[in-house]
Amino acid sequence: MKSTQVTETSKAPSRERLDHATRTAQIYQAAARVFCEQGFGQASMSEVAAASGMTKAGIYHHIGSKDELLYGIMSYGMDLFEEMVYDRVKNIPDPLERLRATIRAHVLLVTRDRPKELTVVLNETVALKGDYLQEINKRRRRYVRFLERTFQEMIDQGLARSIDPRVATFALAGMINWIYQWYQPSGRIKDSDLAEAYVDLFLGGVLAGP
Amino acid sequence: MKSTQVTETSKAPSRERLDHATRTAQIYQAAARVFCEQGFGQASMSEVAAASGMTKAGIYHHIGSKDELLYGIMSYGMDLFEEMVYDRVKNIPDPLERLRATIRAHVLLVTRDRPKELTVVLNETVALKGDYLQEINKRRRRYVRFLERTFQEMIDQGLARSIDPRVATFALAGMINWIYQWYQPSGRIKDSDLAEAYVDLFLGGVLAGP
Amino acid sequence: MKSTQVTETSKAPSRERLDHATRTAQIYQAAARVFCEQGFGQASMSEVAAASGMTKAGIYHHIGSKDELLYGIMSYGMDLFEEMVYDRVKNIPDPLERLRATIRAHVLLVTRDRPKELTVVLNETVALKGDYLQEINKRRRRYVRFLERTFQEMIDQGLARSIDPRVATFALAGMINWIYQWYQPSGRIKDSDLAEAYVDLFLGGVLAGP
Amino acid sequence: MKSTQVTETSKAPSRERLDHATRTAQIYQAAARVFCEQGFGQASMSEVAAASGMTKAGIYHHIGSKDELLYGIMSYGMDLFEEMVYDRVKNIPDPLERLRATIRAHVLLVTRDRPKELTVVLNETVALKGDYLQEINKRRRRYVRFLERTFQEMIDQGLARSIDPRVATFALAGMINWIYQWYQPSGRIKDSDLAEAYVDLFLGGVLAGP
DNA sequence: CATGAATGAGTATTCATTCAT
DNA sequence: TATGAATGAATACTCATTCAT
Repeated sequence: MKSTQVTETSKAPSRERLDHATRTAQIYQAAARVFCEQGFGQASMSEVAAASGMTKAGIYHHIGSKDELLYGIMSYGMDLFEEMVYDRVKNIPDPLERLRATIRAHVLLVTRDRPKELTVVLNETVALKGDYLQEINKRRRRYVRFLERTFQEMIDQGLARSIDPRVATFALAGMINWIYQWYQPSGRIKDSDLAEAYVDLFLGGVLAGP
Repeated sequence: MKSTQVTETSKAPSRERLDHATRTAQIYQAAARVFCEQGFGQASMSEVAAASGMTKAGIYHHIGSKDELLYGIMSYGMDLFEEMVYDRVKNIPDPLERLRATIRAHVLLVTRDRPKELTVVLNETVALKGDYLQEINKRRRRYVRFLERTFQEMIDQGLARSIDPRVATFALAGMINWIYQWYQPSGRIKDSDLAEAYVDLFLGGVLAGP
Repeated sequence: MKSTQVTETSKAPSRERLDHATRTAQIYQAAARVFCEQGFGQASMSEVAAASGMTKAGIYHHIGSKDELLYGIMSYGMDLFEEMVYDRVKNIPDPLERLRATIRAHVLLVTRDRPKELTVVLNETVALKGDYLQEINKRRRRYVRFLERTFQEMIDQGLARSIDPRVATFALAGMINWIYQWYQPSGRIKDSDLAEAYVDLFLGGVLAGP
Repeated sequence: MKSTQVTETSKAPSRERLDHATRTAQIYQAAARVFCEQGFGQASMSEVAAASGMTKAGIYHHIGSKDELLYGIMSYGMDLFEEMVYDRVKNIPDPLERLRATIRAHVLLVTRDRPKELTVVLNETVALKGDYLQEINKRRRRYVRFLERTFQEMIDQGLARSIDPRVATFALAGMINWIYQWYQPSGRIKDSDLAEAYVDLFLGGVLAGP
């Protein structure tokens, strides 16, 4: 991508030799794509391997198991979410401003970057087992609590109606998480417009003013 | 279903002999449960058979294939949805009243009846292939168009702000479809309260009035 | 084998359909042969399947796993040993007579019946894991204690020199268990002669009398 | 082997650089340990590598293949046996004295040195293939013939009863080779006592004198 | 000499499905 | 209608081994 004036250490054989981190990243990306398109249970490791441009045996130098791969993808999805959304808004003092920023950041993450990893988090929770599931759920709960707290603060400061914070939290989460099910970046609706529309809709509702 | 006044043809051993329709229904219910809990790709036909109280070979007298079974479940899920929601509200003349009734009916279907079949519709779309997928999507699109039309009517009649009907449609669908991911019928929130809260929230937003 | 004037219920297709017990027995016998010839670790389930005249998948209707198969074979080997040796001699009152009978029975079992299962017990202990290993070892120890007791009784009654019963036990066991490593039933030495020679040798030693 | 008076070529980092012979010896010892504990078929080259403190690829600088490694271990086991037993007793003129010395040396080798390589010889013969098997068997047969000859000489000189030399040979071999299956050097029985007990038992039998 | 990466062939096991009974 | 047995194809994963560096 970047115009690399690379020094390219010596040779360049047809089959390039990449380091562990790069290869692993390749596999994770390919797997996220495959799991996203077919579903974890429908996808085979052969397909993941093919999508990674490696052999089945080869990918096992970089990953431990299919389950671990799923967890790794989800964990990375949560990393992305926290980096792009949660970490950027969690310290905004005003709860209303915080909520607006959260909706905008979350919608834009889903519409603009469309990280497959996040889709996997939403779709394949049922496929995750044991400690892996615990770990992901822990992070999801942290975000839920963050939203609940935000709504409570808004209510306490007279900024929001006396709604149930839990209901509001999941209503909002549902609205946004559903986006990847229908939104087409190439379509009529611009991502930034969607973000604003969601802020508007969630804060003000659909009804016309009095 | 059929009014069988038959008093059990001939002998009636401990292992009761059920008619085809009943057996098939049993299998579909068991399969919906299994697909719901484990995911379609993770579930095996052995598990479906076990959950149906039959042998693996036995269930193939009633179903054609695993894929067809999935489609049958989803189709029944759509039947339920249409019977309990769409058919009951589609002819309400006033669009605002129609929207209110839709939200209430949909939320109550998800919270009160909690049909596994509907969860499968939402979770396993990616596992559905070919014509089966087309068929289900056709029915989903019909409902989407219905909602879009309703929002457009509301806007035209000055009942709703000039929001994008498509955005409103998917925002609402997301809010409601997400419920089965977190709502516990045994929990603090009553289903009828949730329905009213959703109506309230979606129509009026979270912000406090002026 | 036996001239069966069987009524042979109706048809006799090329591919005969056998009941579970028979098939399972076939698999166990074939597997014992294969494990014996190649060693457990070297043998593949494909080879076991081929030797059983079934497909790989087919044998899994009758066995649970390769490990379980190994245990089953060993367990049957121990059954055979106990039925043919231990159970027949354990209640003989005179310890000398008991020892003689034990040596004869054990040698004849190894030379005449040559059960592959017993060979597997001796060769593949290292391949057995967990509870399976415990179970087999428990039965081996019972036999060891039986021999030790027998030697102790002989010593107490002045029938044997004051040797260490444990040493005598393992010396005898080694002598006999080693037979399957070299003895050829088609060879010069008759099985009954070997049994007598072993009784003679173990009781009287190799040295010429005074 | 080669008289290396080299005082460590150049720098000497924490990871000491060992010469080929030493490394090879390390691998053989580690492999003998692993094959002994797990069995050849159950052991993987990864485990051998790990036990050698090297990488999988690394050990292939010193060995040719897993099969060759097995043969090498067995061959070394036979070297040990011949050096410690066969070579030391083969020229003793008196056959009785020769037999006594053989039993003592063999028992002590098994109880005192406990060379894993010898255990591998006894346990993994079935895993050995082709020429490798021929080679090891040739050396085993030489020892068998030596024992047979010794017994024959004893009989000819009136020192032994008229037993079958072949039977006596394998009875003795079994007695001794079985030791590694049960003998614990840390246990109650001293190795030198066991050697004497075996001499005594095999020569004189268990029965009390007349 | 040593290694991380890679692989083709193979591992045990499970799959959805069929069929004779 | 029901089933135990059977299977070909696929499953996730491991193997011994090679090779560029």
